[in-house]
Amino acid sequence: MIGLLDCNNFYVSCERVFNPALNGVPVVVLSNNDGCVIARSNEAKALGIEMGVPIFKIRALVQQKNVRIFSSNYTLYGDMSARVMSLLRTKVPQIEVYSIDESFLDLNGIKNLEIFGRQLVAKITRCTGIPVSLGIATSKTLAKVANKFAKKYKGYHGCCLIDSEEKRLVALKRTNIENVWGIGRRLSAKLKAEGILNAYQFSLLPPAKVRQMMTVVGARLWRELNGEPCLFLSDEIENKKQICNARSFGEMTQSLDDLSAATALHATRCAEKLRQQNLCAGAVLTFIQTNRFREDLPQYFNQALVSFPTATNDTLEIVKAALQALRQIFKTGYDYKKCGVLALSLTPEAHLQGDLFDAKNRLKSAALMSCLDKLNAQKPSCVVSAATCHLERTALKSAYVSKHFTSDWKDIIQVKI
DNA sequence: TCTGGGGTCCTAGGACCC
DNA sequence: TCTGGGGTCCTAGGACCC
Repeated sequence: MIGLLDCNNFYVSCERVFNPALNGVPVVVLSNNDGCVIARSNEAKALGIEMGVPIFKIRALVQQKNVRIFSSNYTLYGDMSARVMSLLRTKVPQIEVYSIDESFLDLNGIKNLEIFGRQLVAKITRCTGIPVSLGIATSKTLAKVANKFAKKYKGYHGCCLIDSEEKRLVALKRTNIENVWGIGRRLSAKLKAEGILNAYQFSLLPPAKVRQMMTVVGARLWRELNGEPCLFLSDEIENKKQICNARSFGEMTQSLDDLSAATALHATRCAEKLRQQNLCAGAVLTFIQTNRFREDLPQYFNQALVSFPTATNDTLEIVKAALQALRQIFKTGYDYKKCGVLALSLTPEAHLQGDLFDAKNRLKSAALMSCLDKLNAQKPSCVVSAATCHLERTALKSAYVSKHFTSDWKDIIQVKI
């Protein structure tokens, strides 16, 4: 059997752990730049606040109902996530960390799953302060279905088990097609047009029809919903295929200097991520774009790719290439809102293919980068490429951020006796 | 005035190989 | 009058996820 454990309203729950005054009141967490709502407490959901809604559209409601607002604090959420996951590892034979707030669990060989599941849920909540829900079934997709019921109905005490044909059919009948994992906006519209409104109706479609409408992905989903596992657990951390760093700007800008500074910073972050994961990039891509919501302004999007003769994770090389790509696509006269850098054609450091005519001293570069990383680990961004200065205008908005309760000595809560 | 960021997988079509 | 077959690799674009 496969379990899916996820954290309820995860980002909001993280904020609540260190600020109990937030319990029982509506709370939302905003995306980068304080743009959209990306997490909501149950009280906020009850007020009708939708996922992804821009905060400016619900200002009146926020005022009127005294909704508490937070900028996202990924340092805190990442740390809380690690606590949940490490606790899980001590309780089940194998887990696959699927996202910051959920993991698939291998529950094979565990007896009395319902009791085990409830105890696991209670344990995690008690030890981390984060409420969680667990769905258990024979396939990942059915475990996802079960998880929704675990969340929805109090009677399950956080754990819902689909372990019989009868339960499977009831669950599918009560699951709207758009809530099935793997069926997004487009596919649910397509299916609804064919009269398929819930997961049960979908599971009765002829396989050939599903294959034709939704390719092999849909065919796999269909088998999973019918109880046949097709997606398996993998505990290996697979090497990334691309690494991206991108942000919208606090304010729009027309200046190449602003874009260069922001691009250099994104390139720096990409290089740091590459080194953390022992990867090298064969190419970098820089993209720039105007504000797509401002239809009154001229729009422009472009991207350019620069390839390296020898794959690299050297910050200076990557910054240089990203800026070179930027100069290829930059046009004057546009109000830019966002830019980003992608590291592509990634290969493990250990399997590097050298270039016969490579002029760069790779050993020296590696030593320099290792030194840079050590210094920056002590004090973030204390040594950076000079290209990253001049960042004021493109800086992120983050007006409601909580403290780094778990990762900064000065923010640790003091208990007074 | 104000609208996120970081990923994956699959397919179709073109270029190229022998 | 007539113009192969079988394959790989790459990329752009679309769909999805959290």
